[in-house]
Amino acid sequence: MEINETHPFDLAPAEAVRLQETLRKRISLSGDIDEVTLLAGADASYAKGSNEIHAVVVVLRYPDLTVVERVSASIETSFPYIPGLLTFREGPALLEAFRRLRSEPDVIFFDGQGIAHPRGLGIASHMGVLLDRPTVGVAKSLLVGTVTEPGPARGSTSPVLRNGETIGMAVRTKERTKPVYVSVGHRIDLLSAVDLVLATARGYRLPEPTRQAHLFANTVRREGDRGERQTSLPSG
DNA sequence: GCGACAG
DNA sequence: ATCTTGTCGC
Repeated sequence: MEINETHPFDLAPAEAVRLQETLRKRISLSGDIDEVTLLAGADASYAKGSNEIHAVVVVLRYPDLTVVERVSASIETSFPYIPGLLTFREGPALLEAFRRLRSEPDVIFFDGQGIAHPRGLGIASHMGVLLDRPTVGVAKSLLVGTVTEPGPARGSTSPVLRNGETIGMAVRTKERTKPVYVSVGHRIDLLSAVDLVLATARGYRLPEPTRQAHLFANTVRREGDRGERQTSLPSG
């Protein structure tokens, strides 16, 4: 798909922080997604001692969740993992994967935070602005904010608070399983994001787009890019 | 200064 | 995130 804009990623941490504070102002916390037909999950994987990031994007048709396209991109990185600056490590590889994508997903799920971030610009929000697409952050743990344990039933939610403001939602996607933390990335509202996550979490803790991206990213890291393309095309 | 800290 | 085998529970 078309990347709306980009910027240098090889910045010093202090400069990266300044860039986040600027980009943050362009996030939209609402959106009108009249019909979701294609959902995408994006994720990255890498070997312990290596600086090569393997990023992937997997597109699924909604609501059947059939995988219709998978792309990957492996890129060398020098930026280390620093809490709050994850985008500067995984961003370049993810953007290259998106450039190779033919589909135009209606909503994209990312592994990590949306606005539930120290400067309100987690990887889902950052990528959302650069792609100019609706994005959602689906994290397995919290970076900032506080939350009370949601109820035990699947579908239970509990707001993630920060300074009295709701910045995300803890969502129980599966019974007897730790919740995931959903936050708005860009151009979507929190309730719609939570609904989509619950609608696509089928039998596992992680929603299918994210889960499929995880699986494919690991395959690419272990077996390399096999030049895989779409397995089918979206039909009416 | 100390502890916390997405992936 | 990754390194790693088996193991306990649903």
